Amino acid sequence: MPQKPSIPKGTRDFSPIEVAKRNHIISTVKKHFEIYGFQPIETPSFENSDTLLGKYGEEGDRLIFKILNSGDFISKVDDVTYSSKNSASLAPKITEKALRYDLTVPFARYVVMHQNELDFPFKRYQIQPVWRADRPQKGRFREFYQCDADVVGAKSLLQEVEFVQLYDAVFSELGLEGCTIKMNNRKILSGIAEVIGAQQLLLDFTVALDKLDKIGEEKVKEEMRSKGITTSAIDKASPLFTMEGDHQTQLDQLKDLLVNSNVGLEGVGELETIFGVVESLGLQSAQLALDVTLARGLNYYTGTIFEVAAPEGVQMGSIGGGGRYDDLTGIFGLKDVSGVGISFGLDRIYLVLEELNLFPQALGQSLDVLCLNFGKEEGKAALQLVSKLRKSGLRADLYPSSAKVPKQFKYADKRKVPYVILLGAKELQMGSFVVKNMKTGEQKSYPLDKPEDFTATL
RNA sequence: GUGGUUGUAGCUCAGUUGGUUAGAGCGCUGGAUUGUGGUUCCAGAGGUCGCCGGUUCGAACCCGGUCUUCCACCCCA
Repeated sequence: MPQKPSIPKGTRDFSPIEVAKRNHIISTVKKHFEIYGFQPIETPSFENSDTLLGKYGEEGDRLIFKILNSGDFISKVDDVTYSSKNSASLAPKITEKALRYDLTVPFARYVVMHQNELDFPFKRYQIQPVWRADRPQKGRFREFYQCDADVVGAKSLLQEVEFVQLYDAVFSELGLEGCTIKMNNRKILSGIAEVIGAQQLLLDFTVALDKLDKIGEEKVKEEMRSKGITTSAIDKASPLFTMEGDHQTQLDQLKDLLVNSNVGLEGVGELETIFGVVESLGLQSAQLALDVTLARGLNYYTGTIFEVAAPEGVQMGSIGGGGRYDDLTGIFGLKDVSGVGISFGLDRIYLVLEELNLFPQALGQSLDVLCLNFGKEEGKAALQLVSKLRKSGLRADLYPSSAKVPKQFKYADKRKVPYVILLGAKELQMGSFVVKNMKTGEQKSYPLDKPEDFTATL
């Protein structure tokens, strides 16, 4: 009985047009990564489990795909562990490898392993798939691509400025205008937690705060209370809930709020610097905004936090994010290496461009010329002509068999070929070929030995 | 991981309180058209009704399980 074919949950096949569209995004991102001086690296799709586990928090560990050991792995497990039927204690004994969950942690591992060969500051980019055992939703897959650019070994805030410009450059070129690059600083969040006396609950505090625009002030306060944050602490933090105005107005408010927190004021100062420089340089199409409720990826970010929101009116989570982490390589034994990086969410950008109809029309066009096939002799001459066209750089093809002409034309139509060449007995005898413009229907004849007369018209 | 939702032709979807042979549009193949595509006309092919089991004289329809889709949480690109 034939097996019904299927692919795993949360994975996708990409057809030619989809690959063309994805490549359009990837090549744009890549181009700007390189213009900004980043170098590409690649790392294995799977890492040793202990490289990944514990780096993304409890929730993250659950979402890491683990790879079963090879060989007779189960007989090597001791009886006590085996009979306990406890996944948490059994898993480490039967899975030593895991699929990478993001590109940042493997990059940190890479930097530590190759520290002696790298020239710091090291700017790398990496475009590879990552895997998460998540439950799929719109724009959320179990296999998806991340496009990351990070700098390690440079503390200057000018790096942050460059990343803002990089985001702006990429989204502008993709035609995705009106993106909002939201920025915050982890030090501000720490400072607030300090000022309101909730340092111990920083994580709970920020996770709740992050939901403000989604669930509203009351629900956020409710969640904070349920996590054990006192009502008076929440009251002290209340200016955050209603913070409005341009970034300078907000920064001034934050200065008042954080007057007794050195770390908090440091964060405010950093943002002030970054906003100032970005403003003096200007942006093409994106907007830069301060968002004190932004708290993503708290597990390793220590300074700036970035997140990019799609233009207003598009129903989509963030299409990019990033931030600064002062001690990412520390877990692998390399201290005092500051890093900052950003990520583009390829799959989500794709969905947004699709929704806004921003993919260039030409992407669906995979051939420039199709030469029809009129028979054995004509076919040979046609292939000769096609070879010449290919050498001149055109995407040219010969219909492989001398099928009926309407059928060949239909094929050309479906492939969206702009020019069809007719080279039949008549033309062969006259030493010429006919080019039909499929859009206008116009036909023109050229000498067979001078195909450049045709290519010159393109 | 929790709660819900979806699945019928290649695609988008109809399908009556459970009743004989499951339909449409688009697409596909052939023909009108043996050197001209897109428009039109004619004909045709294509279905284990996601899968497994149960209830029933009888299931696309009811029930259970499972897989898948999408959604809300959790979290996140």
